[in-house]
Amino acid sequence: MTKAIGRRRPDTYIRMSDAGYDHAAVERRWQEAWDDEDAYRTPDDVEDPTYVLGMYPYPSGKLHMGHVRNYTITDAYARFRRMQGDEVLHPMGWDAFGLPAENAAKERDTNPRDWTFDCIDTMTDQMESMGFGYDWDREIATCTPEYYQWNQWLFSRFHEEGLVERRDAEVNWCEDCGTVLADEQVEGEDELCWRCGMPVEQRELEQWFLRITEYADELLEDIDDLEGWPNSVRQMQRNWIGRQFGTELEFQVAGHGSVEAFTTRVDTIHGATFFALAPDHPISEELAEADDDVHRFVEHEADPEGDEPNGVATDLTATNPVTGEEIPVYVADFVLSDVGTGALMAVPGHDERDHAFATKMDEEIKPVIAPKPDDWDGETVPDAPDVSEEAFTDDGVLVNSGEYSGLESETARERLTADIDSAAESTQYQLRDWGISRQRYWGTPIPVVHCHDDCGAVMVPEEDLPVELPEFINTTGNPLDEAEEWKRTTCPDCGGDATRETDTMDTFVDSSWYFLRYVSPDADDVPFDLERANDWMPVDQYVGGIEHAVMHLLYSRFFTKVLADYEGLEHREPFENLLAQGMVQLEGEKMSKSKGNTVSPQRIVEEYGADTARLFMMQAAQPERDFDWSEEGVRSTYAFLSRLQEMVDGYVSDDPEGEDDAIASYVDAEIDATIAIASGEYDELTFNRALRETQDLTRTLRQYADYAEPHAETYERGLSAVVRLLAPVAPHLAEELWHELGYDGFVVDAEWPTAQVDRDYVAKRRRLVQNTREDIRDIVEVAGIEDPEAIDVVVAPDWTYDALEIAIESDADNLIGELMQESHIREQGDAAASYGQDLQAEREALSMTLGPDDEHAALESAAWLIEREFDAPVSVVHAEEADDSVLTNAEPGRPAIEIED
RNA sequence: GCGAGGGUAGCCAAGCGGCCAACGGCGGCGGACUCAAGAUCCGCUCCCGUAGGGGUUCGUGGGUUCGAUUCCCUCCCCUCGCACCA
Repeated sequence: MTKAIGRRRPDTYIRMSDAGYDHAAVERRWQEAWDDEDAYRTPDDVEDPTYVLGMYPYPSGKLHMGHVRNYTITDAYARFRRMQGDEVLHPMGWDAFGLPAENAAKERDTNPRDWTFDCIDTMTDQMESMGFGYDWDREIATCTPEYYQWNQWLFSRFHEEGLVERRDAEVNWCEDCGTVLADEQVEGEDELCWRCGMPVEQRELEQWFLRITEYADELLEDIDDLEGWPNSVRQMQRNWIGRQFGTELEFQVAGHGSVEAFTTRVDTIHGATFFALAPDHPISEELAEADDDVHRFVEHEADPEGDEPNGVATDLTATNPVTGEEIPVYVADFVLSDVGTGALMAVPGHDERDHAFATKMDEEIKPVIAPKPDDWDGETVPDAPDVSEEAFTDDGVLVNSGEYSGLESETARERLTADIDSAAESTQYQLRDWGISRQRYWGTPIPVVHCHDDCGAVMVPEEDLPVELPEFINTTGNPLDEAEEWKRTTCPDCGGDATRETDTMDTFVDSSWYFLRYVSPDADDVPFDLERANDWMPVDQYVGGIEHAVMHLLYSRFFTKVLADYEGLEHREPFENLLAQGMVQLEGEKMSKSKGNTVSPQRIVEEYGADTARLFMMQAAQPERDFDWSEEGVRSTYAFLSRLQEMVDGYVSDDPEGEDDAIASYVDAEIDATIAIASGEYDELTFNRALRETQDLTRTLRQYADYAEPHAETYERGLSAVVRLLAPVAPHLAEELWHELGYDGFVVDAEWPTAQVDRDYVAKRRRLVQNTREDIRDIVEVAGIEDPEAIDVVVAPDWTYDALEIAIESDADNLIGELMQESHIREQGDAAASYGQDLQAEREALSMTLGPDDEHAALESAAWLIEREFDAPVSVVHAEEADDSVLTNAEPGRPAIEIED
């Protein structure tokens, strides 16, 4: 099969098979051909295409293996759906705003725009060299005014609907650089600026917020319906939103009026023995001015990060609204100002953290909830538990709680919330409003001007959009602050002097709706064509990294819901099915530049070709699992493709003239089997299994051609099936071979092969053949047969199949009696009785096999495999042609075997 | 601590009530081809067995079932996410 390509040199050999096929030429040829024909264009008038999308990349300048995996998955799936006859939308674009471009521009003394577009150019080339079939006419780059004007427009619309707010927020501030830093740019425990190394401080700045909390309930509740999403992601979003039902109520603090506290356990209120305030609670700050101890604690000792609960006593007392008791007030660092109300009633008997603090401060620990007794009558007040060593935190029955004693926790909560004047049911969320202000240049300018008179912050009117970025200025702080001319403007309301807002938007704004822009990327009067979006959305299959489980995916869901409420979008969820793809690792470790253990896709493409890289990745593991990159695996994948090429070459150059015999029918059945299985696996995105089947079929075809002169039609059917089954993953070589096999048009447009058989039938047939072969091997081995002369395979008699069927369907106690009612079974005498006993013994475990004729046919067509292996003639016979003595071992699914030596 | 997902033969890894001594790959062993090597192909790879048999296995210990790798509970370990969350 192999052809010598190399010349023999004096003292080296060229490894023949390693020469492989000319992947570079093949890939270039088909990339050009696709390009010439606009093969991946999705016209605007298609109806409800299958929308397949990979998370668009940040244009860092180089495609890495993670990208390659991500986009190979979407590309393979898109191609598969297309070959199945779907219209497909498979676009690509660039998450082109962001800090790295700004930093790169500063370092290289260029500007972010040029740098970004350079990166986009190289990455586009790399994507094309991977053979990804994108509709490049729909390409978007978020850093163009054509795109970001719609961020601004959406911001205004959100504002009109009351979903934008401007308020103070704490940010990381580096005085030296004069800028705000993202959390990840603050380094180490000392909180130093990543750039200048100076300490970072917290500063209150006016920031713009999108009120995502307005949608908290819907975002949470709709997670239940996202059945096409991985559980892990759904759970992470639930946690992130963090909804809690509880009670808000007031404690009177002497001299400070009423203080609001939130609790989920108002049933424990009789056990509240102290009250605690966050160090940055307004009362704490007030106290700190007068009380040295509090001052010292708030400024120096409080350590919210530490494990140990610390606090300081105050002179104040709070009044328990139920008992009227005066309890001491502490300022404590385990109370967080952004959780609940920043103030809490502490119940050490029933909360672990309160317990620890009470023990430390020697405060009273009082049991007010007892575990519900197993035999509880619903009235009697149980004995109070001992909570001196450990808090009892479960729900139970109230004790030591006056008139509420004897109630269950749940009931008590409802009653107390109703009875206490200042109390009301309250729902708390962990989700905060989304602060989108970034003190950066390379982002969407927030379309607001600040009036020098009294108009305040005023939206830039729609007709004045976009607010375009001015030229980049290389400076330490925010370049927009230095863009004096750009900043100077007039107030849209009063016409007076005004200054532009210099904050830009978080780039997650860009990515929260980009999937809608692909629908109509050139629309210049709307962000997206509504009618088409309603038809084309949602994204049918979204693929990307797990790192976006919360932020990007939550923000996109939020935007989609807002657009549904105010812009007529008829979908409330953007992504129907989500696949979080696994990592590409090297020796069990994540590839990373800093560790220096990366594998360059470009090198792999040069050495082995894009098809090899893609095929290796897709067959190595299920898409959601991590897997190890292996050069060994890549080489063997490449060898596989080379061999396939040789097989097709061989077939085309000399037409085989074999018979349509039993072997051909075996091969034919295997072709059907492979198609049936691989199609199902492609549908489930388990490419690894689909490809394993496809490679198995390729091997079967080779074995066939090695063993016999193949029947041309069968062999060709096999090759053309393999080529098409491989086409989604190895598109270039598939085009090449498709063409070589004599088909017109692209394989991307070819019809997916079809098979008549179902998977269950296939599985039964394969199992029969495999079991039979194994049995023969066992016998030969155990009996020590050196050199078999002849092998007989005898299918069980027809009546055994009938008996099996009766046994499966029967629910009679006495199966043998039931069997014997059939005269043709009864006639078998002892044999029937004996088989009947076997059936009776395994009654519950029986399952239907193929029928006797199907079994015969399956074995006959597989006989060549046995002949080839044992080098002995094999005859497959029906029971009636065999001697009775041979038949004793024959059962449905298990033929009798007779070996002559 | 809470939540999610896992723990399967030397390694990686499928299976998720009977077809399971358990798919597939790697590694190892033997064979075919070759002058040879590589590549390719065919077997074997828990233990015992001279006709397809038997025994012990799927983190641990229990349970449900005629029957469990598969279902339920306990505990141990791993990975990920959240977390002094009131």
